[in-house]
Amino acid sequence: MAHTSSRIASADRRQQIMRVAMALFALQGFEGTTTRQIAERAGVNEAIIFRHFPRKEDLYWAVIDSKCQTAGKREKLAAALHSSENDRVIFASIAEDILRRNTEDSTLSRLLLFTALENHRLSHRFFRTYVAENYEALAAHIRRRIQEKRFRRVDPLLAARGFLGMVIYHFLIQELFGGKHYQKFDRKQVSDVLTDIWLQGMQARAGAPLKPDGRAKRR
Amino acid sequence: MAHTSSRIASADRRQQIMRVAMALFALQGFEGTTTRQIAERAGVNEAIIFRHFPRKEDLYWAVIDSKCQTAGKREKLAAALHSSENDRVIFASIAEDILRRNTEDSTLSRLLLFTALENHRLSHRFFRTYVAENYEALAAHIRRRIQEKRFRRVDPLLAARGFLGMVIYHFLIQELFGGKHYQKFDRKQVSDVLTDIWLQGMQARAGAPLKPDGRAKRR
DNA sequence: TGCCATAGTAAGTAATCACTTACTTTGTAC
DNA sequence: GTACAAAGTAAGTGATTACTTACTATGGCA
Repeated sequence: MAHTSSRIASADRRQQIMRVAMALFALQGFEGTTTRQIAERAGVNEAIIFRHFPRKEDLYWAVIDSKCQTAGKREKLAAALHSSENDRVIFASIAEDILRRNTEDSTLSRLLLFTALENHRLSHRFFRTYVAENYEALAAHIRRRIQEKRFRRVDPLLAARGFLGMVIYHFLIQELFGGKHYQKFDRKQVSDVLTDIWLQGMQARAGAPLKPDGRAKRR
Repeated sequence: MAHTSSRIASADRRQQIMRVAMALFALQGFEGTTTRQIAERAGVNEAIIFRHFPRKEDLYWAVIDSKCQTAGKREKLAAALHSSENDRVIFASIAEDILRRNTEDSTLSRLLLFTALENHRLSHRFFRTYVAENYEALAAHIRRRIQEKRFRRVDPLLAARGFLGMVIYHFLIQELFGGKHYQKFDRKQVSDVLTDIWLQGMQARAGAPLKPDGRAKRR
């Protein structure tokens, strides 16, 4: 039905359209989603969408922008990193948090991936907000541990990427590629095991041989 | 120009269309690619496409199928695993191989991701061919090392996923999310560092505490 | 209560989509 | 050389797309 909606304030309608659009874009991508579909699911006439957003693409970027601005996430990670717990607890909780948040709602991940694949020009900002910032905070923590000579001397950014890679790749395989249809994993066990591997791998040990410098070149 | 092509054998034309379609699907996804675009770039009339593939979707699955059948990859990994080199060399070369092959031609990765995102129903087969088989071979090697008591007792599949996750996530960030625009990495250094971390993390050590069993539940 | 800015709608538009039909050209076997 | 199966083309089809236009309904304020 096209008129299940009553007259509501402009800002509210705008937000509602964005919510609906976000869900659809995340599920089907930009090209795969039609404005009619968005209108139907929002319960408004298609023309209303174009009153708020002149072109379909404007709606898309508005959705991306709003996702970029809802921070919330980085602070949680930063808080975990500055707690007094030991590294095992800290890293395992970060891993578990990533897994939990993404399995509960994969909208953000899907939107991020679709944007990266479909649109080459503006996905960078999205990437910087959601990926770069996140693992720069992690890299700072790792850098501190290296200075304390508790971690080995490796590029902190690469090490952070390695940790997040183990966790996020697992989520991708399970949730996006359908890995969960073949094998189920306990979230806590996954977090613990991956953290154990990475943490022991990062540990500075007397006998551990390592090339003089494992850092990457910056430009 | 619509008639730059001369008359060629049916099978050859079919293959040519598939090559062109593959490149476009990988770049723009299924929804983002039009049959007209494919025809133009193949230099043939649009109707020819439908002579070979009744529906656009048939062409898509033909492309996916052909990618699935060009094996080549798994054997290379298996060969590396059965060489007489030590683990450091083996794993680093696997990592480097993954990074090299994907940065040189990201078609397969993009196709894989697009399929996983756009199409829920048949990406599983694609996934099994290109992801599952690959890391099951790796898991078998890890399982052997665990039996030799050289690796810690963790779920081999999860450990394999951890290793591939570190490497593949790095590629995703660099190549798909535009990470390379901010920072360049040396491929060999990346492979060595990530391998070092993972390998030391997997090493069975006398003093290393570990929960009695880190395995996941199967169903 | 009546005004009026604006939220909302019906019914379009041209363009583009996947796909078809009716027809022409071409290599090859005899 | 000609017959003919198959490769190729031009010009469509109706459906769907993003987007517009001309109009009506409604809530808040004087």
